[in-house]
Amino acid sequence: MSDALKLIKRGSDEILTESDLKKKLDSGKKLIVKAGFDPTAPDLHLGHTVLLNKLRHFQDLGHKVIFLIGDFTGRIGDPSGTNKTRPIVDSDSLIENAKTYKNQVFKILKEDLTEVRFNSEWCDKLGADGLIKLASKYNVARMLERDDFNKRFSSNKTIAIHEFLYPLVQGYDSVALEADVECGGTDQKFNLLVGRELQRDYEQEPQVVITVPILEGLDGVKKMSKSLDNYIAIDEEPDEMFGKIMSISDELMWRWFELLSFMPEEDIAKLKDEMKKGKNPRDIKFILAEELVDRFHKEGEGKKSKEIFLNRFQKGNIPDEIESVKVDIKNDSVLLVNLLKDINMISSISEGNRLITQGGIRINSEKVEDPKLEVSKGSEGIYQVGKRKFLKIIL
RNA sequence: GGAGAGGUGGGUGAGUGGUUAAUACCAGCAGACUGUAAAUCUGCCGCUUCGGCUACGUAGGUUCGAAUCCUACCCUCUCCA
Repeated sequence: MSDALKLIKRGSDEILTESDLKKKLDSGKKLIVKAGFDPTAPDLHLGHTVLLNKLRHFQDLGHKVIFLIGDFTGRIGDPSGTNKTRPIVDSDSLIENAKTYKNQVFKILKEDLTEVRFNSEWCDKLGADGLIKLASKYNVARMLERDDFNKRFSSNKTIAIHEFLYPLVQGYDSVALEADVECGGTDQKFNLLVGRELQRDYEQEPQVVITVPILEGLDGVKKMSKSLDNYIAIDEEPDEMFGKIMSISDELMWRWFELLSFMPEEDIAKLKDEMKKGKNPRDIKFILAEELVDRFHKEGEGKKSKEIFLNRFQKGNIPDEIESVKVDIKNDSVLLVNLLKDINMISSISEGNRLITQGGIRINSEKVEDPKLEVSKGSEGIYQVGKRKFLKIIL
């Protein structure tokens, strides 16, 4: 097997078809590799990076990546949400989102080998005529082969007609771009394959479809996504990122190693072995957390975060650097809970009272016992809510 | 067009006139413990000036009292045409 093929295969779920890929890689042509992204969620997270890493592999081989923002597709609606109409993204925020994407995505992709495009560019021109023509190229029976449509159909759940357009348009994107390869999550397999069919119809060489596994989120069960709030954004603060990685279960850790780490597979196997022999899984998780923090921040940030983590959670110390705010109050003193609510350290007074009875609020490391405690003007102190929220408040 | 089922707290989902701010599970939060913000255990989990106030699709009504009964409307689903 060629090194190129080996690189592409690592971490991929399926390659359709491998022989096509081999042919394309061997052709010596600079390939066009396409991947689609949602226009509404500019916050890239670790889950996206599984795919981005794959794209990067192609770039390392000298191929061109098209980072396609599906602004048109976003407009037709989301096949996976049954009755939530997707907010229409106006062109202003679209440009904003694209900018955010760019800032984040080049932490992984090479700028000179990446082109950012919007599919409205060619879809808008399609018009009703074009859409009808496009729609005629596929049929309902084949659409229903798609797993989630199939499930919804057989359990009598709604499938709106326009949802059928989604895969078609996505496939048409491949035609418009003359894509050689399209990468996506395993849940995209069907859509990606439609691209192949359509390209054939338009007398193009069908793209190779590469699917990558879907990364489970912090809960370890559901896929990582912003809406489930089980994600780690790639531009998250180093400490925050480190901590969140440490919070995943020991079991999930291996999955993340597999999908996110660049460590050679043999080394990962070795770590597994060490854990079996009694090594503390925490220390292995440290390795993962350090690698990832380093990747998305500066080299060395991982190590720093680790020290902060150890200091704070193992020794129970207060962090070295704490943000401070100055709060003006009208009277000579305020009720603690009111103060905390005003600066959004807690979301309601009830929550504050609850936290106090549970011993979750501290001032200067001293547990607050009295829910009616007042703090007076001119004082300053380090306020702590739970284990993670710290703020220096000057009154 | 006709017949029927249903809409409950972040999610799933009980409850069919009165200790029901509403069972249970999940998520979330806090505490304990630890080997980590793993696991496990315990507690909490609408808001509040602690008098109350607002909540079970929406708007009315019946009643001493309703998520529970009635009326209208909106929405979802099923079957028939």
